[in-house]
Amino acid sequence: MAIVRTPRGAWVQAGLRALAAGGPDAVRVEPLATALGVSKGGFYWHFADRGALLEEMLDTWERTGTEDIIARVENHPGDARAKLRKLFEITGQPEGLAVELAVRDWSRRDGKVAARLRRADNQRLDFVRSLFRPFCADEDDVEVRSMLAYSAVIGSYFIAAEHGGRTRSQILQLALDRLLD
Amino acid sequence: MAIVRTPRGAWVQAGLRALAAGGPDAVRVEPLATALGVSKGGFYWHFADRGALLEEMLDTWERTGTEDIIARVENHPGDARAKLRKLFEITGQPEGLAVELAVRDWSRRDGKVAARLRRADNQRLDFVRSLFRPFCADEDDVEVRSMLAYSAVIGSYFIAAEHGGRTRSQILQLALDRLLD
DNA sequence: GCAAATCCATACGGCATCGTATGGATAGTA
DNA sequence: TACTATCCATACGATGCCGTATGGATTTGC
Repeated sequence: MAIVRTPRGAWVQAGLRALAAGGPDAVRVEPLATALGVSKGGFYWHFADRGALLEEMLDTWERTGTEDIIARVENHPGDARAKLRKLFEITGQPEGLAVELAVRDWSRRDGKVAARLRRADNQRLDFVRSLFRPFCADEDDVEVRSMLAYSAVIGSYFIAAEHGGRTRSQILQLALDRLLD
Repeated sequence: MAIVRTPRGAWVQAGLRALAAGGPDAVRVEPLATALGVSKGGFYWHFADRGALLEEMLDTWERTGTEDIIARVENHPGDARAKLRKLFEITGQPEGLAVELAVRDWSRRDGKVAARLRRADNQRLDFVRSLFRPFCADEDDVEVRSMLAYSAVIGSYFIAAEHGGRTRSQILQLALDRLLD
């Protein structure tokens, strides 16, 4: 077993960077190869075609953006409120969000991607609901707070307005305080 | 002055449809011409190049998505709360939102677009703030509610999860009720 | 009807990218 | 050393799109 020079994972990572930077249309084989310092020869050894890379990128996104984060938050000590603060802290980081939002935009024009996103969003919101439920009056309250919290994270990255002296994360913090009672 | 067969506006509208459906990379001259049932010959009579069309699409978006909506809501009878409900009603419609979100995604990879978006978001949030201010305790309260409301609109279209029997607009309605006190 | 304005069809050269084919390079294994 | 697995370079034809050039078609005003 020879060591790996440019393994599958390297193509996937480069693909996710391109996706974050320019959307799915920016994930093109030859530029990716150039970015990795090789020719596209090796790409077609690993992947059947460009579509196969996109599939694998989505697998990776689904794993690291949903399952891994849920696991991290569940292992965090403290009650539901503490876990929610932790979740906000993790998901407020802009790194993952660029990919996150590119996938959302992508899902609007690709049914397969939309199905994956639906699965991921349901899994995530279920988790958020489970954290809000212990201190909410009823299920409507749980649902509204969960959606507002989830939307705030998305919106905080997506909205370009300034806030008159306050930083974006300060606003997000105040919003979470409000949603936690 | 001869009548116009396929005027500038038709190209702009077709461009916005393509943008909504597939992002800026999907706005290509030849497919647009095919969609309009003509050849691209006329396109280059109206526009210097593809970039000129994109510029004009953004002009249109900025006008109809910000100034026109603000004007409509300000002409709506009633107090600030009534105007906010009207604003939610208008912006909750999915039509404009597809373009809206495509522009947001686009802005992440194009500085010119990002500058336009910043201007539009500031103008919009200023308006939302002015509607929340009459019944809020302080400026932090205004800011948090404005961001949560704006984020909820964005998020409600962007999040793919189901809500266990409730419809998306019901959740949005409950969220607005909560933010209006 | 004739001229001007407006719009369209067609053909062309150029570029970026796709996917394929084929042989070569490099590194572990025996 | 020889063998095998893994990866890369290069060249190729095909496709889709860009922008240009040029002449033709259609409508309106006179």
